[in-house]
Amino acid sequence: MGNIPPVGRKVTLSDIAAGCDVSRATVSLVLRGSPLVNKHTRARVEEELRRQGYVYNRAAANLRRRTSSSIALVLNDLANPFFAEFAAGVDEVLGDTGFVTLLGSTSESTERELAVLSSLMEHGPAGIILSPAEGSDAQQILSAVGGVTPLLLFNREVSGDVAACDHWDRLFLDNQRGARLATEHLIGQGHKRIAFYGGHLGSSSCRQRRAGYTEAMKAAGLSVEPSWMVECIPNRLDAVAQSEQLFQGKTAPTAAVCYNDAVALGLMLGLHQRGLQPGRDFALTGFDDIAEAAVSAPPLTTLAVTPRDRGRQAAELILQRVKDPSPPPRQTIAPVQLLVRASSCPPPA
Amino acid sequence: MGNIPPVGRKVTLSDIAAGCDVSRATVSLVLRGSPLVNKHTRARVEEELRRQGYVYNRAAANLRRRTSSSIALVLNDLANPFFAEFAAGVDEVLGDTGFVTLLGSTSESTERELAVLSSLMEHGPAGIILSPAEGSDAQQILSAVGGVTPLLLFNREVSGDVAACDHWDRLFLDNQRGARLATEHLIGQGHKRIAFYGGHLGSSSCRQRRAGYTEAMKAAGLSVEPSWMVECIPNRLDAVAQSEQLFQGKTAPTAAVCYNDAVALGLMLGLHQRGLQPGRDFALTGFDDIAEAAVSAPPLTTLAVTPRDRGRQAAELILQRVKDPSPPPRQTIAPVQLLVRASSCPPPA
DNA sequence: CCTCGCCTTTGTAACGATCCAAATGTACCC
DNA sequence: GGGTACATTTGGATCGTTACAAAGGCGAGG
Repeated sequence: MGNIPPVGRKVTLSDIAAGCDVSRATVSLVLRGSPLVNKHTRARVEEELRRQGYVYNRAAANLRRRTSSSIALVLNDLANPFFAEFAAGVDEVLGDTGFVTLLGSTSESTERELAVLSSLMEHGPAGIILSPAEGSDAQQILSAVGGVTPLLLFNREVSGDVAACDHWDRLFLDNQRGARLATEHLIGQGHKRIAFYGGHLGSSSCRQRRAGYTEAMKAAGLSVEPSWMVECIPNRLDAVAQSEQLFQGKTAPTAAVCYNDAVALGLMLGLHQRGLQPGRDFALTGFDDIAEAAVSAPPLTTLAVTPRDRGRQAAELILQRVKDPSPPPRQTIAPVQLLVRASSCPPPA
Repeated sequence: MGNIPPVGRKVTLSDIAAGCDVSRATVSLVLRGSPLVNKHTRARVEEELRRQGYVYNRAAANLRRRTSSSIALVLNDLANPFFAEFAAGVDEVLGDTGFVTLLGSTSESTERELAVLSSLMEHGPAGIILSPAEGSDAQQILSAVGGVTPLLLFNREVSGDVAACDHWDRLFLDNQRGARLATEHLIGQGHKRIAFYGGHLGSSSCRQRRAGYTEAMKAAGLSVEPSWMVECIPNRLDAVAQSEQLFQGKTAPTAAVCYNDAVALGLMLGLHQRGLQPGRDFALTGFDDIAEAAVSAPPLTTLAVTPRDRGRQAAELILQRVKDPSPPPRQTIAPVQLLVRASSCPPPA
């Protein structure tokens, strides 16, 4: 059973063909499990494949067949647990389908996004899943990816000409409904002065969540003070820093719907610094249900978005589109679920 | 300026050549910025490239040149923020170098790891960065990746025949020193009965951290009760569940060095349930410095491992190896830094 | 006018797989 | 024995790019 040592040059189809005295075409048929080849021949070829340690060259096959076996996954912030979970979900499904994931991380820079997209395009992905950086422009993205490769927009809308990108599929969270549910829940707890805290107006998800909040407030006949709408960078640090602003107006809020969990956890710290105990003196809700939300003090009422499931869904959507590009583009809104925990207490008496 | 509409078929070198009446070879030279081509010709070709919206086909080029422009990144748990940060660091460097990241996530399953590795190998990566699943076998991994492609082992050792894989590069955290530092710090605070809590003996990082702990205890002449060495799945949930075990022995510990931050945060909850307040009645330390560690209640003393820097470093190491495979394999031990916070209080008086 | 060198350009054969039409058996029936 | 059907195998062209050797044009120098 002389094993061929793993030396420099790679083993190709021709080596196998030569090794067991058949044509390259036959070996190729064996590789693809064609029923055409004789049982006995197949066995001989398979033995030779093992013996020489053959590795299929998918790039060569893709070139010849004009196919692709990769999907590009471009994320604005891979380090964010939400997107990490999302990526894990995407990769899970793609892996099972024989596709490989081409990863690209843009660190929220539109410039880098374009660079990453063009670089990935050169590898000819069958499709692209893109969670755009803040401020991404539809026209520019289109010119980077070309009109041919299917693209699924995740999580955020892009700015600019709608016509430029109206053939892209979309997968968004139900931001508006989520924020409305959170707001309604706080109203149900008896709050009347409710703020919307954090996030960037530059991002579509923030605008949508604000819209849900406004909708609920309006429906309940509650008014909103300007000082209750505070923007901040959606991370814990800036959320602490900006929390003062909530209390600058004439009347202080008794509760806040926060842009996301990170912001909510930051606000908790800010409240502590003011001598307020979140979940007793002040109610708040988050968005995302990150791992930490369940175990913070107090545990955070928030909206579960199940990013891993979203990743799986995104992969399935793009695969469908790759399989059949003809149906009209589809926009999918994924539901979110309100998880009530101790942070959303009733107002102090 | 008639723009060619973005129709089905992809634009190739030949289309450009035909479009401006030069040979394919010339276009190829232009693409690669060769100084051979005449300035005037170059301009004409470049104009045509733009006009037709040409996209370089790197797969075809790689096939011809027998090169590769991708690096495989295979992680045992992408959803873990530690690895997500790591991946972001890897991708950052690779992106800057013109390489593309092929992602593979194994969900801590050795079976899936082998499947993912073989699938990625078919795309002919120039190198592989592997953070193995628990229980991975060197021999099996070797047979999946072949002896040719450079591999960098990250974070964990693999079991089995050392000779099988002694030509792999390695990048590990200084687990032993980290745990020793944490233990010494607790000893310095006055603790004598210190436990080592959590982790799986199946993983080499856990064994190394235990070794550091044991080393420090021995050096200080402190003895260790068997009931102070508790295993658990390294997540918050199981850490809560197993925390009872710490107090089953004759003498209860007053402090614990935890396998990692997740475990430490779980133990905090377990302590609360026993009526003990962590950071006052019981001291503990973590490992990793996840975002949450700085803001837990109390803030967690832990070891910073800067996963993003590790990712960058891993990318650089594998790129070096790809560039020149000849130097002998190298093992790199990345330093960790003790961050003292409120959780590591002195023992109660 | 021929030769030489220089600057550009180009035809052709690869890279490793697949497709396709055509060629080889070989079994069976009339 | 010839013809037909069926099962199996195969050469050669091809995917989009690059390497290489060789060719073309052109000015200078002898």
